[in-house]
Amino acid sequence: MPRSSFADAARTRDAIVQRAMLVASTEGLEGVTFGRLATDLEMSKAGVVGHFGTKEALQLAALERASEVFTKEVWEPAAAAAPGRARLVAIAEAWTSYLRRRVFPGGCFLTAASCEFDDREGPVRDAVAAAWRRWHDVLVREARADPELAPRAEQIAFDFLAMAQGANQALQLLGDETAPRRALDGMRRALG
Amino acid sequence: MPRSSFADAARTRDAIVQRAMLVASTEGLEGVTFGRLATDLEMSKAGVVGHFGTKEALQLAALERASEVFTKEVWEPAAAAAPGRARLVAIAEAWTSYLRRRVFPGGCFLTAASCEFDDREGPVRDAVAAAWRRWHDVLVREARADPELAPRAEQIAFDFLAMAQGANQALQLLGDETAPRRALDGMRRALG
DNA sequence: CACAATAGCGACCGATCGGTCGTATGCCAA
DNA sequence: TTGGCATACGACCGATCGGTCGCTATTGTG
Repeated sequence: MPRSSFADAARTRDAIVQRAMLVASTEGLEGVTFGRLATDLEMSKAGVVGHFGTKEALQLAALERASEVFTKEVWEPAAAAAPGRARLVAIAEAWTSYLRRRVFPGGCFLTAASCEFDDREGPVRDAVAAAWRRWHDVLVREARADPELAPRAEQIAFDFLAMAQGANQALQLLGDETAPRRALDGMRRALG
Repeated sequence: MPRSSFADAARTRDAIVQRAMLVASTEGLEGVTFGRLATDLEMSKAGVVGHFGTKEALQLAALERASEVFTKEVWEPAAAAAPGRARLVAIAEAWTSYLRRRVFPGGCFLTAASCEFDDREGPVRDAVAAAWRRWHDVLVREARADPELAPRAEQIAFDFLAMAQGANQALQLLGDETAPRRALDGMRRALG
C-alpha cells in the first residue's frame, strides 16, 4: 500500500462510492466508468476496480448510497410526525424541499436511475425497482394508517410519486423554480 | 451505389432514423451507435455515418421523429375536440392511451430523453427542452382558452405533465397496469 | 455516350471501455 | 525479524466507440 495507511482502505472505497454517486446523478449510472473515477480521485484505474471487481457492483454501491441519502433527506425529517396524514404532509414538505435544494446536482438520483434502467434487465434494474417499490409501499402504508385516507391510499401514493417526478423534470430540464411549490400543492390536494 | 437505386437514398435514411428511434427508446439516445445501427440494418458503418455525419445529428433526427410520433398519437386525436376543457379531456385520454398501448417499447421516448439529457449541455438537450416546452405551452393555451380553467392554467399543465410521467414510470419500472387509469383520473381531477 | 454527383463500402485511426495480470509497498501477527 | 496479506500500481488485453479516407458502382444530366 504505497499511499494510504492500512485502515484507510474503507475510506478510499467510501470516497469512490461518493464520487460515483455524484457522477451518476448528472451523467447517469452508465456514465460511471472506472477510468473516470480514477482520474477524478487521482488514483490508478486498477486501484478503483480492485474495490468492486465489476462495474455493476460499483453501480449497485452508488445506488445504495443514493438511497441512504434519499432516506435521510425525505424520510427521516418526516418520521417524527404522527403516522397518517400528518406524516404524509411532512413527507410532501421534505420531498419538495429535497428537490428544491437540489441535493443531487443532476436532479433526483432515483428518478434518473429509473428512466435509465426501466427497460433493461439485471441486478441494477432490480435494485432500482426495489427502491421505488419500498418507497411506494411506505406511502401506501401511511395513507392506510389514516381512516379517512385509507380508501384512496393507492391513488395518493401514485399522485405523490407523479408530482415528485413532474417537479424534478420541470426543475432540471426547464429550470422552472415554481415546480416544487406546485408539486407540494398537488400532494396536499391529493390528500383531499 | 451498389445495392439500392438512386432514389432510395431517402428511404435508407428513413430506415436508419426509424431504427435509431426504437433503439433510443429502450437504450437511451446515447445508446444509439453507428455500429449498432449498421449491424441491425445490415449495412456498413460508414454507410450509416454518411447520412448524418455526426452522432449528434443522428440523435436530433431520432428525436424529431419521436416528436412526430407523439404529436400524431396524442395531439392529433384531440385536435378534433373543441378548444378548452373538452380538448384537455381528449388529450388526457389520448395521452394515457398512448402510454397504455406502449407506442414506444421502452416507454415514452421524450420522458426518457428528458431524464438522460436534463443536466447536460448542447443541441440535443436544447431540442429535448424545446419539445417539452412546446407541449407545456399547448396545455397552458388550452387551459387558458376556458374561462373556468384559465386562472389555474399553469397548475393544470404541471399536473398533466406530472401524471404522464408518473404513469410512464409505474408502467415501465414496476409493471403497474393500473397506472394509466390513475393518471387519467388525476388529470381529470386537475381540471376540477 | 461521357461525366459529375452521389450512395455505400472496407479499411483504418486514436480514444476509451471493462477487466486482468504481475508486482511493489506497507501493515500486522508470529 | 520474518512472512503473509491486503492495497494500490503500471502495463496490457480485446472490444467498441465516433469518425475519416479512398474507392467502386450507379444514377441522372448534358
